[in-house]
This record gives sequence, structure tokens and C-alpha cells, in this order.
Amino acid sequence: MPGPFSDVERSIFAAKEALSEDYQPDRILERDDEIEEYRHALEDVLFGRTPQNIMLYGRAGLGKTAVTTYMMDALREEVATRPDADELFVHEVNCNGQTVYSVVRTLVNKLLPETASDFPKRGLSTADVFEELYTQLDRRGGTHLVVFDEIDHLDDVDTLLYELPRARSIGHITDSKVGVIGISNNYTFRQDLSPKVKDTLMEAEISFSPYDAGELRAILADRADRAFVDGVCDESAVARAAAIAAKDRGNARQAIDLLRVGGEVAKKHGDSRVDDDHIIEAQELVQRGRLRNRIRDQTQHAQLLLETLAHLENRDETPARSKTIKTRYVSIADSHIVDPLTTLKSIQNHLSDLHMLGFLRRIDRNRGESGGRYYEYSLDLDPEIVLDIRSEIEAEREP
DNA sequence: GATCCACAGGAAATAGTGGCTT
DNA sequence: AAGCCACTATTTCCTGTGGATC
Repeated sequence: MPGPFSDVERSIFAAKEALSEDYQPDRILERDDEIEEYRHALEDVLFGRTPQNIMLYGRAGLGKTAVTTYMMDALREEVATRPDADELFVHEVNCNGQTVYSVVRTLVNKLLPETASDFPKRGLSTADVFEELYTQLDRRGGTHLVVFDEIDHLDDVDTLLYELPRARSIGHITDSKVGVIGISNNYTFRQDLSPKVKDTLMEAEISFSPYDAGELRAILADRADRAFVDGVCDESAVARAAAIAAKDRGNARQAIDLLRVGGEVAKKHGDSRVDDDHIIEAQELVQRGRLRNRIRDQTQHAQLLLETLAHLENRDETPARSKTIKTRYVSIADSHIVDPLTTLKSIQNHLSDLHMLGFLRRIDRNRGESGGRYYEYSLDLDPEIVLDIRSEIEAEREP
């Protein structure tokens, strides 16, 4: 008599969205200082003055994007009631994996009238796309706040951040105002900027510090309240997730992931409550998921090199120097019917990248006249997991 | 102390794709 | 069609580097 869905009512989630990555909370917890600074920096907009440029710093998962979305919504509402304020436009652009040209291009496309066709993907110079941006800004008029998320992923940020904040003073635009809001996961980003850019852009800098365990617990308790059926989530689970994340990097996203996966684990086991054992089990799953995404982001050759290193690791042939890695890599590339890279240099480039990303461990060797100087690499991950993930990825692309 | 090995690391050149303007 | 342009991923070329060896 019981059908396949008969025990669905026992589900422990009430509103799982509250634990998803793109959930936007309607109130922001534990970021009062940052919000206050933010508010101050945005005040000019309310009086129709040129907005300040704002930079946000802080690791991933510290609420930079959430606070920004929150602030922009609030600002939009407030502007509507203020007679002095110009019409406000907020544009968000994610810079991950983009170039200056493509970022400005997406901006232009957002400003273009509905009927117009998109700005060309290629074929035009960066100056052209900026020119189009300015005419579109002036056509719209008003105040524009441009949010560049993950701005540190952009190479050649200088051009972008030099051009845009100055557009008005140089006379590229006259009927509109532009403010730049940059979001960076990288603290050293500031040092990479040219001095010219630094002083214009750095009118307001807000840095987000890691959450401590107490703050995380408050955030998690709030989310757990919404996400889980009442009373299902143990306080110990919240405390455990907060503790793990606080010890790692004070990352709220990580903590929330732990809670969500912990809930899934409990559900899979058929348990009616979520406790800290579930969170501990979730920790490994979350870590593995992270690693899979990071590996997936790598180019094919880099992935093949990771696979090569995993094999070498299994045979106890690590640490290995680039030459031996290369010969193994070639045969592995062949087995996947991929054209291998031909030069040693390109292998070394990839190895060096992978080392910088924390996938590989590297030893500096110097045997003087009888061996010279070279590096030896070994895998800084569990080889079995790497091989597993690799075959998962490989299986996805075949069928 | 000069020399030398076998790379490391950076810059520039090359190749290849796609697509614009004139 | 010619001449640019953006962008990516190599390859080629060049200039260190630093301890062992002479």
C-alpha cells in the first residue's frame, strides 16, 4: 500500500533554499560595522552627487556580495523617496574568467535598448567598447553604480579602473554619473594596482574580517530555523558546523554548506534529527565536492598532469622531476586520445601553476655540477580521490 | 674561486580562432 | 578581400641560479 513517496513527509527540510549558495537573506547578521561604513560611502547618491568609489576586501564567504545586494536594494528604495537623487541604476558584473573587454561588453549589453543587438564579441578594440559604454551611459542619464564582483580575477584591472571612475572628469560622459564598487577576495589585490588607480578608486575601502565561531553560530542558527523543520536540527550540529568553519577560514558559505550536507546525510540515514555526527560526515563530502570543482576548473592538460601525478604517487615514484612526469603524462594523454604537449617547458609551466594552486608539493633540488638545479613534484592530495574525480569528469564528457 | 649542470622564470614570438570595419 | 583586433595556449629564446665539483 505505501507508495514510493510515502515517507516524504518525514523530510527534515522545511525550506532548503535558505541553505543554498544564492540565497539572499532579508537581514544581514553580524556585519553591522561593514554596513555602517557602506552606508556612509553611499550617502552621496542620495543627494545627486557623484558617488564614491568603493572597494570591498575579504575572503570568500564573508558576506561581501550579500551585503552589497542588501545595500543596493536598500539604496534603491531610499532613492525613490529622495527628490535630490537622480535615477539610480545598479549593474552587477562578475569578472571571473573575464577580460576587460568582455566585462565592459556585458555592461554595454545591459545598457543597450531592448531592440538593439548585442555588442560584438570580438573584432573591435577595447577603446571602442568603452566609447560605446559612454554613449549608452549618457543616453540613459542618471546615476550608475557598477559592481565588479571578483575583480581581482581580471588581468589588467588598471585599464578598467583608470578609465571608468574618470569618465566624467575627462568629459567622456556629461549627463550621467558613475560609481565603481569593486569586490575582491584577495587582500594583495591593492598592491597590484598602479598608483594612479589607487588614489581614485580607494575613496572608501571596507574590509570584511573572518567570522568567529560565535558569529557563525548566530548566522547558522538563523538559517537553520528557516531551513529545517522545527526542532529537527540539534544545537550541537550548528555548533559543530560553526566550529569547523571558524577554525578553517571563518567562512560562512562553508559553514552553511556543512549544515546543508549534514541535513542531507541525516535524511539519507533516515534519521529524524541532525546532530554533530552528521556534520562530521558532511565535512568530508563537502571537501570532496570542493576539490572536484577546483579540478574541473583546470584545463585539460593540467588535469592530465594531476592524473599523472596521482599514478606516480600510487607507484611510490614521487617526488618526480618534470622530465619523468612528462614521459608518463604523454602515455596518459595518449590513452585518453588527447594530443599531448610537446615541450618540456609547457609541462613545467603547468606544474608550476598547479603548485601555486596548492595541488602539488615541490622540492628544490640542487646537485651542483653533477645534476644541476631542478624541482621535484609530488601530489599534495589523496591520489585515489584525484583519480576518482578524474574518471567522473571523463565520464561526463563522453556519452 | 671559477666553472658547470640542468633547469627556472620571464619575455617575446608564434599559432589559431573568430569577427569586426572599410 | 585586406587589415585589424581580442584572446588563448603554446613554443622559442634568453638570462639567471646555486651548490657540487674541479
